[in-house]
Amino acid sequence: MTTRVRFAPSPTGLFHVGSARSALFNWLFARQQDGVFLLRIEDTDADRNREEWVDVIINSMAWLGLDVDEGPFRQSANAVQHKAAVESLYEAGVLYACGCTGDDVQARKGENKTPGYDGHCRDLNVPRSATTALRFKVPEGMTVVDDVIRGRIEFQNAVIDDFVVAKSSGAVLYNMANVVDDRVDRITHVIRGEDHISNTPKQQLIWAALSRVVGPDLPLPIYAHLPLLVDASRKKLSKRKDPVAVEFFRDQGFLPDAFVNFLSLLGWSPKGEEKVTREELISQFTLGEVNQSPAFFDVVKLTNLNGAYVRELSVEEFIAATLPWVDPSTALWSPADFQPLWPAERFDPGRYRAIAPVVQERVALLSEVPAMIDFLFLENPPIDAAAWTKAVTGDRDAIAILDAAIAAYKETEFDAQVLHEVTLAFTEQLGMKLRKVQAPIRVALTGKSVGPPLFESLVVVGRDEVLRRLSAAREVAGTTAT
RNA sequence: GGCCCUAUCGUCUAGAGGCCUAGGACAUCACCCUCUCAAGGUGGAGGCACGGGUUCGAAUCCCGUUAGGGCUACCA
Repeated sequence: MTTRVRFAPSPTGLFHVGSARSALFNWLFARQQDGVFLLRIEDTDADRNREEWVDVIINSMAWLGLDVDEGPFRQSANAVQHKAAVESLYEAGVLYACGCTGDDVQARKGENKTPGYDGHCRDLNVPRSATTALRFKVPEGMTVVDDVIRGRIEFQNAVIDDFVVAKSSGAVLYNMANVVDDRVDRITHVIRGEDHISNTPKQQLIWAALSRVVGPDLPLPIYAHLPLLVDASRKKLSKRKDPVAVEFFRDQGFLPDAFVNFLSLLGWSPKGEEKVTREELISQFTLGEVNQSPAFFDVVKLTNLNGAYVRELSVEEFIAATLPWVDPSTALWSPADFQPLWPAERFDPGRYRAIAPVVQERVALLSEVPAMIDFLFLENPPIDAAAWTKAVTGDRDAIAILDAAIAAYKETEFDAQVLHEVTLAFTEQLGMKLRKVQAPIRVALTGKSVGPPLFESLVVVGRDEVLRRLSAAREVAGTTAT
């Protein structure tokens, strides 16, 4: 039998990393089993769903490279089948009408909160009306969930209340709609978050009832409940409190492959190195090996992994990937809230191409690139006060160094290797160390104390501009020197 | 409150009774390399929540305690 799995998010907010992880594990399993990965948008709650969130889900999955074999389907499009299933179950006596309001239930329960609903209308034969909901008549006995990840979980049916399956408005609720769809879609494995464990016995009960009274008699899907992703306070990742939208990570300059690799490490681990390709992920992934304890989403580790992926890119790939940050006018998309550091017309692809290889080795996030190379595209890069103070004002040799540099760079060939040697030569004449000498030159050139290697930077900026900046700095240093 | 899940370095994890004086990765510290910054290299510190069993032997199995967490809607 073909493995068929589904990812079934509800479009009620940003697509967050917990959802992404569920989607990924489903996708990995499908790919590995040579099965079918299906996307179903669970949009039955009209009050909370928004169309724009559907787009976010689809875009985020595309970014992650989780290609869908079937769908995206809309759960709402199956409303007719949901209602038909409900009617059949009602006629078979599996469901009953209940006119209790939430307040009624609360009032009767008082301090005793177990179970949620007390079964008040269960045997009252309440006639159906516009104010009655339909509840599932939970049978006696025990329901066993066989979870691939957690083993056998037993639920006494007595603690499962007669849950509502269809609202008084007629709208069919999650547990019912979800099961009907899983049956229609012939889902074989349900892989989802741990927060659904308590829904599972209810869904198994519905499934069994449907198999019995409506047919066909389908085997229960195999369940696998993934450990939750938690925040620093060990609580379930929240869309409201935590910066967890997948789009946010894309906008920070994370690479999808790195992101996917990192996600795969949360609750699971490959045999050897943690850094693994998608292909290895697919072949190595084993659902039963997923562990059971919640995992904290550590952005620092993600960042480190991302750096490794960035460094592995070819220069061409790196340039293409950074276009949204360096040359927004030619990029296919733009990060949210992105503020360009230089006017678009001053960007020079040739210069960027020349500096890219040494920049690539120095960033962990693509968004770090602009600040590292702004001196190439700004006429007068801003001078960092602290850097100036330390390297120029605070160094009484700075003027001599700048003078020597200007004199040397006037004559020499502008080649990184040659500049290195020339600089080394006057450094020795001065009786200094290169480490010391590069500082004022760097600040004069870039305005910063850190950045790409100096000699490569000099070459890209070019002799005339280098001399102009060095002279300007020399002049300011001379007038402010004490 | 009830039901359910979980418990190895700060974090993510390896570990399925002896291979564990518990391994790796990130973070951290030191040193090396070095034109800054990164990257890289070497080394260090750092953990089986606790208590009982079972066993010749337990991080691994069982029970309990404790601590976290999830669910407890006419949401999904």
